[in-house]
Amino acid sequence: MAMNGRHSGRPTLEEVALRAGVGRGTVSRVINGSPRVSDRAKAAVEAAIAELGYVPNRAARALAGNRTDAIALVIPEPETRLFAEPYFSDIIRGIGAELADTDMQLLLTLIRTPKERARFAQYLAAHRVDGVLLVSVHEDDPLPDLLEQLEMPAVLNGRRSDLESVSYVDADNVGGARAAVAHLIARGRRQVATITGPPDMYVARSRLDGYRQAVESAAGGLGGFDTALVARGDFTEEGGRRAMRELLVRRPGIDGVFAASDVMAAGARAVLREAGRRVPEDVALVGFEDSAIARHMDPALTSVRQPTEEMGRTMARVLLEEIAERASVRRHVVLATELVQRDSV
Amino acid sequence: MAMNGRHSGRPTLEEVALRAGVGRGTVSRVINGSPRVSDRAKAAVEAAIAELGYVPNRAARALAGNRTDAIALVIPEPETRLFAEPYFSDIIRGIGAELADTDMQLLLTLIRTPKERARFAQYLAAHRVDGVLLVSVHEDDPLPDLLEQLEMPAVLNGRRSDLESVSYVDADNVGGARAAVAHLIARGRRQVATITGPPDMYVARSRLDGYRQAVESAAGGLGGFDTALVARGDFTEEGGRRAMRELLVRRPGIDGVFAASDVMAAGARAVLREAGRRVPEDVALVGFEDSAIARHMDPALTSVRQPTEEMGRTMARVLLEEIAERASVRRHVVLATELVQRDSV
DNA sequence: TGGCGTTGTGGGAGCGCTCCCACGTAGGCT
DNA sequence: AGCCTACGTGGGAGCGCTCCCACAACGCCA
Repeated sequence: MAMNGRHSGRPTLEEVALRAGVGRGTVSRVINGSPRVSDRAKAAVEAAIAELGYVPNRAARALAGNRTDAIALVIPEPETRLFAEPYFSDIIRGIGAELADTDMQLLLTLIRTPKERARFAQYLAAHRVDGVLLVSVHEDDPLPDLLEQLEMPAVLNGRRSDLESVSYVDADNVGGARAAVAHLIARGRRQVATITGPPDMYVARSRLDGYRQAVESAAGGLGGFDTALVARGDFTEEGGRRAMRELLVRRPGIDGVFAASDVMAAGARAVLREAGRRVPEDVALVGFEDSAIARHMDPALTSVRQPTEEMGRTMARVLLEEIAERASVRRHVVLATELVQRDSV
Repeated sequence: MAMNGRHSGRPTLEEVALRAGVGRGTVSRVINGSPRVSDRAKAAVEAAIAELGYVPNRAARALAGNRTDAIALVIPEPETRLFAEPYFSDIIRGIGAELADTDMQLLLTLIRTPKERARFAQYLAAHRVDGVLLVSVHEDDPLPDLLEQLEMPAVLNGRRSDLESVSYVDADNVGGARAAVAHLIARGRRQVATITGPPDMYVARSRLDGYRQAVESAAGGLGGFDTALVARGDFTEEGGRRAMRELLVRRPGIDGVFAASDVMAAGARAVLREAGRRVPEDVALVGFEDSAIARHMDPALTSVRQPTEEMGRTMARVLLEEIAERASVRRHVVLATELVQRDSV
């Protein structure tokens, strides 16, 4: 265990090679799982690695191999607040689980200003990561296009539009919304309204589509799709309040509401209480997301659950695949949602 | 712009040097802000960097400089669920803000199994990060000691005990609890109970200390500290329920409860409702954390707010300082908490 | 005028890997 | 027997930086 000169203490590849009585190349091949190594050499190298407690130097690897073994998880700062929801931690947990037995590192990148966005673009151009995971992408976000242009592997959580070109993993928003509204109708609700998200978000439009489909396919008595029953929210609680007030004015006879998010449902619930409407007796309510709020509302909110952790896992898996293969085949994955029945309907 | 051979396309230090008409060393000095550079050379280099769009290669830097420019944020997996609270995202936001104009990278490391813990230890030993940020540390966690032993800069969120040796940033749990209970007493409550966290967590003990201090320093009529008014919870909703039931049995005359977390307060609130006690008329309730749950409870829960984002910022700042200076001076920072009054008391 | 420091500078020598070329050596074919 | 193809292997040549030594150029002092 001679520790000569300016040596940092950690064993190097070369030292492993020496100990195993083989060349540097052979050790490298063993580490990287190359098949062109004899069993004898492989065993010797593995023994030497274990004895020395050798851990490859990431930086050297990255420099020589022109890769980084790191992927970035990009979160637009304005969204982080929304992500106080279990949603965010579930996604991260899923990603972490998928990455666990890889030796990929997960870099967390918060982007709050255009300046930081530009800086991150530089990062990308300098190839400081092998791939990028993007959550909460808006339609006008230039980042996905930049990524595509740089031929940087990337996976979005959600999509910007029906024509999304970059790989994505999304939940079945249309199906979830349809199920929620169908449930409301099945329970005998006749005037079912919806509180939507901002129309420039694909996810909001999808949930509205689901609502529309359910309403239109419901047999007689409902009178089909009625725009007066659609109020626009913005995924915030206050937005939910405003929308609910509007709806109450426009259609006082409302007996069911599908809110495109639990937070908006919470806002709507508060307004309903103020207006003296009972939930679910007078007005039934369904949310979307199955967040903690849903469970803690009074009455507990029926909501549409997304397979959040699974989405995280899938995103990571898809990204790793895309990194592994050179050709850039786009993958589009849509995972099923599920209605969680509680007491609000 | 000759692009010879296997060149990756990105300009290198050498190319910048060539363009600026200086040597490699000078460019390096400019980039690293060394003062021993003439203004003329500096200007030339900066121009060349701008023209070429040069971005230093991180891996090469790390390899040559024997550092990584990265810090790890370590989150024990069992905790991630708790961190669905704004707490987690606020901490992250704070860290991100502080790191924004550094070129430190933030690595997210989830640890779920002992195996992964061992692996992370290897990481550390291999010096793949310059420093470590630890959240939600338990008393029996061996990681902080390992970090200390490796002389790896580290900052904990919270502390393991009064004698914590590693640097930490914590909220004033004692003060917050004291304020909460004092408030309860000031509102005329005579029998104020508390639901604690697990006694093997320092944070739980601190909040209990605050409770005790407030009770003991309250003038006559309360009869001082009464162990029958202390029920043990575990920071879960179910634990809050159990504790509340116990309390109701032991001291039916209870008119105030300080729960050491909002989640437990939610559990307690449910039990109180079942028992036909009104909040706050019959029993006043205060939580801790000021989470989303607090705002959404009915009635909205008065709670103790921690300066979460500020804690994140401080953690990052302290860690950067510790990395910058070679000597390992431990820093212990305690940030003030604040009582947020709502409707439950 | 000579010696000394001080300032700015160039560039060699690594950092610890991967890539790849070249070299045995052993087996299969004609 | 001779040749060709594998296979397994060693090690040179980088990857793009930082560190540091050496050296020029310019004062300043005695």
